Amino acid sequence: MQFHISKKSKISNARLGFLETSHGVVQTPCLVPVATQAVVKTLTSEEVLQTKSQILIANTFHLHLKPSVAGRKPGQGGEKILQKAGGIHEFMHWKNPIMTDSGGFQVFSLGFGQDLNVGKIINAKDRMGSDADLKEEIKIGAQPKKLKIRQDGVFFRSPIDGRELFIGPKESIKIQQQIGADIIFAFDECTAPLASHEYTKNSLLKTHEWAKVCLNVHNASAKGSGEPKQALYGIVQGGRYKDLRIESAKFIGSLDFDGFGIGGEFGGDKKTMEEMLKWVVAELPEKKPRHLLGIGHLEDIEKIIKAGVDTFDCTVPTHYARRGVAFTSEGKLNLKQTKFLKKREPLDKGCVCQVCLVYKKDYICHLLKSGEITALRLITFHNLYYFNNYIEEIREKIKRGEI
RNA sequence: GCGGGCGUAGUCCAGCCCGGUUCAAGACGCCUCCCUGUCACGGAGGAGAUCGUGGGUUCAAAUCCCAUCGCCCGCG
Repeated sequence: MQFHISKKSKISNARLGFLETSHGVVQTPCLVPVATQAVVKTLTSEEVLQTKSQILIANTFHLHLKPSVAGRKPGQGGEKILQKAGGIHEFMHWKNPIMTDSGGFQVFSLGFGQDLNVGKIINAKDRMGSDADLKEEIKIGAQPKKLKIRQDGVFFRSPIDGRELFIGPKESIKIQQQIGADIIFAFDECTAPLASHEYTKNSLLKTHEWAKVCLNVHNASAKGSGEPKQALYGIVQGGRYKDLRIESAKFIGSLDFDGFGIGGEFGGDKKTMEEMLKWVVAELPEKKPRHLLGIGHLEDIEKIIKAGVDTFDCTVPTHYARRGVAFTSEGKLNLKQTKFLKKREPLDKGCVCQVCLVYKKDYICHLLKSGEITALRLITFHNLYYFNNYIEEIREKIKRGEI
């Protein structure tokens, strides 16, 4: 993979570039729609292509568990099936670039995230907690209920059948090699927003050790094979602690990765996120691509691009779609609201996506209220197009020197 | 005509047999909000019935009694 920067903004850290992979070129900055289980939920790969999506991100942990064959032996996870199918591109019939997340987020989402019932971002109020004891800080040495985080990796419990499975840096990279995405990520621990400074620092050291192991495994196996080399991104952690963010960015940035992911939380409010992104980006090598993991509400996008982010994945457009929420120039619309039954107009007046050209709010509202899955498909399609189009306009603005 | 059953929020229905600190529960629907490296059919709140109608017993009735209206099932 090669990354080229075609223009750098003079008024922000934004930059225009393109990622060249063996499956095509990605114009950056861009959104990476989430295809956890080798599918953008509700859409076919052909439809996803029509939403102006350029690159997708699938998930190592989920694809390791599924596809699964009953009675399989340890080490024969879903990646084997993908490999036999000719890799994930063939498997899901998406001929364009793909990333895989390492499973590091599942250390959080299936661990403290589940225990404390929090997402990776919480606002100041929730951090304080209405129930003081519910929102306690995670102290050093604490372990999530369902998994064991060790020096060399993590013992998970399969959310599907409860069986124990171990994934560490070595395992994650091997699985990702078999899945065969163009860009893969180092295995990390995404820390919870409630993690204390001490816990986060300790976790960081582990994530840094894992980063080195990932690089070694990656480099060792790349030598022999004639296949196009995958790009490997390291991941910066450090939670909402500025000193740890800088320490992590310096360390991960010094390693020979092809690009860098920025993970975890950045403090509850959007301004803090912007600030911290600047600190991290300042420490990362200028010429390598930066991927912000799991961020991308519409209102965040311009900010993170201005902070110097090249790519970012986010479930928001697709996840909200499945809750009946469409993103439009009027803001978020909850299409389940009965008032939309009276609106004979497209989701967004200015949108020229295939959904908006044909379907109207009243019909989509009816489908939602009737529990018809086509509603979720239509909104997913529109949201992805709307986001991708929005970001395309930002690229144009960068080109014109407006951002 | 006789015998039996039922009548509680928009809908379905719990409570009635052992009447009062549950004058009303739940589900669906409705309304509002929440979802940021994803879990379509999820989470958190909220509005909404004075218990068919009239009368009686009682300190107190959705809960007991009488009448009446409506619906349903048997038998004629």
